[in-house]
Amino acid sequence: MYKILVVDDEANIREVLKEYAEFEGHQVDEAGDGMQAIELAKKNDYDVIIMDVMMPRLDGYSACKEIRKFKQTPVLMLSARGEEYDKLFGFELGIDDYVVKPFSPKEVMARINVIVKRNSTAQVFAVTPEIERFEGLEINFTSRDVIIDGEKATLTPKEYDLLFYLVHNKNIALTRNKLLEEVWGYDFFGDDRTIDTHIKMLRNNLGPYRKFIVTLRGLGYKFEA
Amino acid sequence: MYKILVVDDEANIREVLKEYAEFEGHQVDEAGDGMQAIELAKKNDYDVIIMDVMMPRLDGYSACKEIRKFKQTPVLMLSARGEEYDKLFGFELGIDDYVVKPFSPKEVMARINVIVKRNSTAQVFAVTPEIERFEGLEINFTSRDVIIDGEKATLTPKEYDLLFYLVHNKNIALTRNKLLEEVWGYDFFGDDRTIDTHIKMLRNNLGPYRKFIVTLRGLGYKFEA
DNA sequence: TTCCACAGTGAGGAAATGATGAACATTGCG
DNA sequence: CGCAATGTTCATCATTTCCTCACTGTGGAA
Repeated sequence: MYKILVVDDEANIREVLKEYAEFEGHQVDEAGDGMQAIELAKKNDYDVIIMDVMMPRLDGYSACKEIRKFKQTPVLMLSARGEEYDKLFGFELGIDDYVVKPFSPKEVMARINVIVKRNSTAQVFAVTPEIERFEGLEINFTSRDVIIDGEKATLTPKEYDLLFYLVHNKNIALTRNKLLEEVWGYDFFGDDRTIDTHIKMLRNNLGPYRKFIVTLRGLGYKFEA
Repeated sequence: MYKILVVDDEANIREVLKEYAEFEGHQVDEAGDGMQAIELAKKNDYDVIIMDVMMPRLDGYSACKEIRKFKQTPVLMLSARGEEYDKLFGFELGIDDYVVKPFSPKEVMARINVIVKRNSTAQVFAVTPEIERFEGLEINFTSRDVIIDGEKATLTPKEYDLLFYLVHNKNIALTRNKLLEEVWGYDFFGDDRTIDTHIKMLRNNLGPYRKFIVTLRGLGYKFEA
């Protein structure tokens, strides 16, 4: 039996997870936002915290960071696909795993078992490279900065997400569908052309390094370095 | 291509889903109630089952439970709004996701993709590029590059597709019909000569390695290495 | 050698595709 | 509420790519 803290602003989701967890014999507390989560994490010792990224008052990342200041409770993040893609790799926050919505509670429970077991023994994390450089183009996944010839570029969130996804998959041909699914999310039912527009803006913002973004006619795009 | 079982007592709904799924290249079986669904699920291996909750003879929940006794096929539930809301969360039944009526087929398909992928393989992070080499001809299926004696070749989409298909089936005799069907698509009703033209252009682009594309008189072509 | 069915080739018009700018919608914030 | 920033859709345009077709080349059977 684990003691679990479920943090999400949607009562539905909390409810689903709670039911399933209790069905498996665990004990569950709930919190509706990051602040409450911190309160509870301070008072009680949980075996694991399941936390949504998007929440009012205080988001999941910040809450996680805060909690880490006083406890090492393992955290499983829930996130919508395409949601600040890069931060999901922010293991420096101490996130132990994450699940992309829509998830099956079954999957969440399976992962929790892995996390808790792992936590009781030694922690081994796979290190993801935090900075990538291509000539005068520097991309910092951790700080979410893009630096062009020494100058920090200002990209919109979608532009960041798109660029980060392209770079994470550099030298891989990516179809429009793949991009939509991974960057926009499985639940985006919009126009293909949206990608083109964002590619356009991204290219404009990359100045001389627009050359890295290659159009694959009849297919999609590729970051070629 | 997925093998899908659609279970609903309304023929309309089955039809809509079937059409859409087949349009996307999947193969669909139908069942009108829970009993039939169990029969079919026993006989065949589906990648996913789409099942309505409310059905005569045997409802969706019960059918799902029954199927789970012998197979782990992922299940997507369809339910009317407000229909035994709580039971939808009976994930102990092994329901992987659900969609509330009225739904868009597009959405259902999107979710199916998520479910099947989630269920099949664990996520791969580092992709090892898939490369084939024949003397000075290098074909990278991942980056979609063709390199001839160290120089990158520029092929049109159809040329890539054709080459990739030939190489994937190297040393296999391919009839014109087979090529049309696989590279152009089953719904292409054009001239045979079209292939010849593309083979011609492909050969021109392959320089010295045009020799790998062998004409089989009276039959078709072959990539011989 | 002749024949002819089948393959190779070049060119022009049709169709598909991506880039782009602007309109429109949505979101977040003071 | 209204504004500014961001994201999405849409129409247009230039370009690439595709397909058809008429013609030429060719291998092998009789």
